[in-house]
Amino acid sequence: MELSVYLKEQVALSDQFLTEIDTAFSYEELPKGYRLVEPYSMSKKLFFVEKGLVRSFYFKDGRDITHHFTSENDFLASIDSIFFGQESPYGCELLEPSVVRTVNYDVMQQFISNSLELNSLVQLFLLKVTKSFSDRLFSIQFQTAHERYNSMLKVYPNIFSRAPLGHIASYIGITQQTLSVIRAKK
Amino acid sequence: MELSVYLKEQVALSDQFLTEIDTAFSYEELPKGYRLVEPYSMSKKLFFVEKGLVRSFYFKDGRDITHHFTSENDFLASIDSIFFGQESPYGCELLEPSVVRTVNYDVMQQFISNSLELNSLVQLFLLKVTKSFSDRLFSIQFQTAHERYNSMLKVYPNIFSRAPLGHIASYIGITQQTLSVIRAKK
DNA sequence: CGCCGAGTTGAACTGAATCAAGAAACGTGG
DNA sequence: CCACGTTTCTTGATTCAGTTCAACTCGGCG
Repeated sequence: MELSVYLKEQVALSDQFLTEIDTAFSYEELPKGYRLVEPYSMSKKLFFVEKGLVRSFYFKDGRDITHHFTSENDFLASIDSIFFGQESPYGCELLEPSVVRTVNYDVMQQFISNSLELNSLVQLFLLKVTKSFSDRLFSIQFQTAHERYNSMLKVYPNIFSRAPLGHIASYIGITQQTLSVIRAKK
Repeated sequence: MELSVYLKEQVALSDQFLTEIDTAFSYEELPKGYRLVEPYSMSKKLFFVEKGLVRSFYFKDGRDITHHFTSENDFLASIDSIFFGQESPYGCELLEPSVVRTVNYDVMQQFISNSLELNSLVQLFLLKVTKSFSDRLFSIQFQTAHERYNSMLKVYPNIFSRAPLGHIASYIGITQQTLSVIRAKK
């Protein structure tokens, strides 16, 4: 979905303002494997995924761990960099050829700091992030690997055809071997 | 710390506006065990803990699980109720006699929707919540029970003299027995 | 005194990790 | 279109951290 269409759905903005925002974002069609953000770097960019699939990840004891999947019609940004002004361990890469809209958050901040509507959009974004963390915490704390696998299927029904098993396994907090076993017996 | 002092530290507001906000909050000294919010209810109240310790909790398979500890100088609210307008499984109770300031969020919303400064305060609150969830997810996913115990000691140095063992155990995602064993050997 | 909730300790059990090895799928160049 | 190397996926044996269940200790209080 196009950014402008998405914004129109989410928040009430004048057409003129909407266009202004829309043109502030660049438009790029990028190949599979492309790195939007390098791990352990500072990136104040705000991304909107119009098409495709993005994975954010980090390294823990040399292992590559999936932190989040971002698919169509969602924003993506480094909270550490933008809100806390510090380097972020999370990198972002495309798992599919994708269409990505990008803007520097400083530019966006100009718009936001003059608009209560955009402020509520930021709030909404943060609430979604919070909710997603909260759900995953619950999931890791109380669900078995098998239950988490089922939850994953519900939230991302076709993820298994879009991302390699190892990336999915680390996202739900298990090893690739365990995920393979779980998937087999069902 | 008093609410008004805290607010002054966090965000730039005129003295008049500050007073207006401050008087909107009630002031209550409440006894240990007092329930600020019942589990599985809807509460649009925003609390600020000036003194004492609050525990939010929920039930999972009949067990009482600690969701969060809120101590001095922090806000507390039901995200489910306020932002998603739905009943929340989380209840809140006082672990110590506490001083609590309370306001209905609808009233607060009046202030917020006219103030970009307060909007940024809401953002800050949500960011802190997000960060705390993110840290705990990492903790549960990668740290052993023993490491989580150590982290707990760092974040809440005196929690063991303020809250019963079982409440702390469920917060860090282990059983009371395991926590007891961990604490013994060190 | 004796009860009661909170904390401790120990034995048996278990879900998932680790280690290791092989099978399948994938893509790139000849 | 096939051959070869690389990545991805599967399967099995072993190990371990933490749970469960159950009994026991301790301090406070009616």
